[in-house]
Amino acid sequence: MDKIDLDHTQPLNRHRILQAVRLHGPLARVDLGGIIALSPASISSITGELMRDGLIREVPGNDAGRGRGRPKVMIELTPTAACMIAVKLSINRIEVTLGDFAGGIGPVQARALNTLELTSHGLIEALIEMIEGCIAAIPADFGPLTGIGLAVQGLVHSHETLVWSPALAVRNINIAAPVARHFNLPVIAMNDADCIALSIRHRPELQAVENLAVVMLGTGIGMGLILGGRLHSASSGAGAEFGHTKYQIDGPLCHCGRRGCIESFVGDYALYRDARSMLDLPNTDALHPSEEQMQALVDLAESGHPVATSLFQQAGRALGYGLSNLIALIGPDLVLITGSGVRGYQQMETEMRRSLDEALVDTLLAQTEIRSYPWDEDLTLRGIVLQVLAGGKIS
Amino acid sequence: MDKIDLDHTQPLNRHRILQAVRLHGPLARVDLGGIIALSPASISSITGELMRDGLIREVPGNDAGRGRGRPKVMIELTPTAACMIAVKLSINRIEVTLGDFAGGIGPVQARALNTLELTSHGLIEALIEMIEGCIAAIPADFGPLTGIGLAVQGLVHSHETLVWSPALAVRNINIAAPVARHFNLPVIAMNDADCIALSIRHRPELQAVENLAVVMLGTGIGMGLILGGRLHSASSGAGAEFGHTKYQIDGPLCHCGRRGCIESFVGDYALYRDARSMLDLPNTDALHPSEEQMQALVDLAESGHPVATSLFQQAGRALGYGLSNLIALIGPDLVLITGSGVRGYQQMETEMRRSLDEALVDTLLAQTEIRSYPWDEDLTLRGIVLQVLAGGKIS
DNA sequence: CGATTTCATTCAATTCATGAAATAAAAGGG
DNA sequence: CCCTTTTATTTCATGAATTGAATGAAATCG
Repeated sequence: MDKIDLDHTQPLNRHRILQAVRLHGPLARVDLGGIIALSPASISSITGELMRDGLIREVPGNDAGRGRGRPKVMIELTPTAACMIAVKLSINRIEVTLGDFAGGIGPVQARALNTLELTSHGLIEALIEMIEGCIAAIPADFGPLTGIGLAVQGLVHSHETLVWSPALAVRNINIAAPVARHFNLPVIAMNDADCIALSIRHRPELQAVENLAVVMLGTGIGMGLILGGRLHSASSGAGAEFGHTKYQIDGPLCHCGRRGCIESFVGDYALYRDARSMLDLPNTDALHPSEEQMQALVDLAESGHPVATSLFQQAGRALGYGLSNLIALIGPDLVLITGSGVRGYQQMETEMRRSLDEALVDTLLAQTEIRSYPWDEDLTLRGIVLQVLAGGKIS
Repeated sequence: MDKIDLDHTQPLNRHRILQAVRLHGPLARVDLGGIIALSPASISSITGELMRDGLIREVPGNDAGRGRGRPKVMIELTPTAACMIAVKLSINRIEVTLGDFAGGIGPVQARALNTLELTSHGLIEALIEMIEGCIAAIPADFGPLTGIGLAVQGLVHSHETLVWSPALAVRNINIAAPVARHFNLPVIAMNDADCIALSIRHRPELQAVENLAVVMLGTGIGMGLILGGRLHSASSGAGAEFGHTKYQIDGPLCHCGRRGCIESFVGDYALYRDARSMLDLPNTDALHPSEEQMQALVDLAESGHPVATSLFQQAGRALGYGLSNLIALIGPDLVLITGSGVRGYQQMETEMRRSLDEALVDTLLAQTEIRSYPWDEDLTLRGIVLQVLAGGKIS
């Protein structure tokens, strides 16, 4: 596997075929034709090239046996055809892993460090160091390294400038260019919530959803938006700051320095802060209650403790009102609630739906489905891998 | 002009060239090449066909004379190459006009009727009757009639079903299909606010704005969204109900039956209702204060009358908070405030901006420009014409 | 085993965009 | 007034990409 020609992945239909195979898993050529509206002849011709280049391969394990006629030959991406580095930067933590050509990821290497004390130079150095470690560990059977993706908390501009991040004290640093120069590879930076949204929308059953909002509950409240089938990143990289839409104009002070944000009612730190003031709970780092502390709070509510219950009800109301604004403005087909904070979703749901009924006319409400989405694994790294594979361009 | 071949307007680059000429006015072939990234040879070939088909023509009035070299030959669309009917349905009023191939419109014929009393059958009949009148009046030199566009107040689904409209008592009527059957023409229905947004974004100076929100103040508050350069219509047709996002959860009752909507602070009827309760104003049809009444209210505020002034200030605050949610969620590059209600914009602006400062962190706020946009003519009909020309598909 | 069905490939034909070269139409300079 | 320069447009041969039609391949069914 030496002469892989990844430069010619540009021609439109080659790329579309690769994306389709990546999305819809192992797939016969006929079905490919159906998906991207191309004649069998073209499919045959292009898959022929791709196979010669080693980018795709026929699946050994034939399954769709039943039925008459010549059996389908399933094709899939060769995971090792190429690889890329995926990096996740969050508060006090950098993670890095190897992404393969099929969109999968390898083992994650993590490093704890005090990100708030980093200079912009120090940040770049830390990133480069982690990436070099990951590159050194690339198994020998992998094809060329084609790019690097950076998933970061905060506002990203033009896929390269980190305008602002809660993880950093510095602002407006171009995190893509220096890394690109150092490795001589294309580098793309993206908001972490957008990565997660991309990753979720990648699931086959969600492919048809044109307008999707993924709301992430946790310490903060984030959102990723897929609009018209494409990731919506305002050209500024701002946007999707769902957590900072308003619930009560004169409400409590939020992280962001403003008042009454949804986040200051629904975020973990808000729930724990209020719980602590009313219950007898340990006074730890108020900004980042631990998973155990939060789970304990949920358990309390589930066991019927009135104070804990009412906290989640209040959060549910705030969330419902926030969603009502989202629905009135965008009218997504589907809203998925996920993030570590879904642990409390059942406790919030009733009040959330009551708020929605209260705030929205039926005609609007009926157009949008709202449900929770399990939070098993962190989808951020998977999302940035998909973005790099999609060719940097938002698609 | 008899053998116009409009069926072959589909091939991608033909269509792109026509759209580019429509957007950027009279234009030389060289410049066209620059705009849509096509070689001079291709431009020449395609414009040749289009000219032969009579869709475009060379501009007689040559202007760009100055400079060396062969002078540019400007081309423009032949307005009479084709035409379409544009219809606007609003409360108690139907308007209809002829749209030409260049995107212009002819004289508007209007008819007043009690729309709320119409059955779905009666509505269709009224529409067809108006359209027939318009068709009968098409000047002889026009090319074929290629389609019909319906701009309606309310929620439109799949470009054909009017899910709900404030103008009607009936719901869920397919207004496109029966009209299409009757005239044997493609018919497309669209929300009126979306039409206006499309129409505004059509201006040359706004072509580059990728994410644009157009907020329309008036009796009600509407919004049209251009996201990623394309009109955002939630697949449901809901969405962009900016007027019904929330300002005060327990605020006054809105038209829509819910409480605290922006519209119930900023809408004409809200301003006039509050003004009437505090000032000595005539008690007319509370739902639809007249233009004169509203202008009088603005004049009062401009002359410094404290009660009137404070009304607009309150409206400004509500508007500001509404916009802060919009910006946090979508992060548009530009927000334009327009509609008949801009007459009071100056009175609202200070408080509006104060609210924005109060509600949003600077980093977010700095990404979005907000300004007013003059409301000279009704752009709805122009918008639906553009949509029909764009081929029905949202682009 | 042959008929039928479904999947995949081959090949010639067609369409479409393009680079290079030619042509067109002006200004400027002697 | 003619020749050169400059810019715009067209012509033409070439090449790339997609496709319809025909063919081949691999299974099931009776």
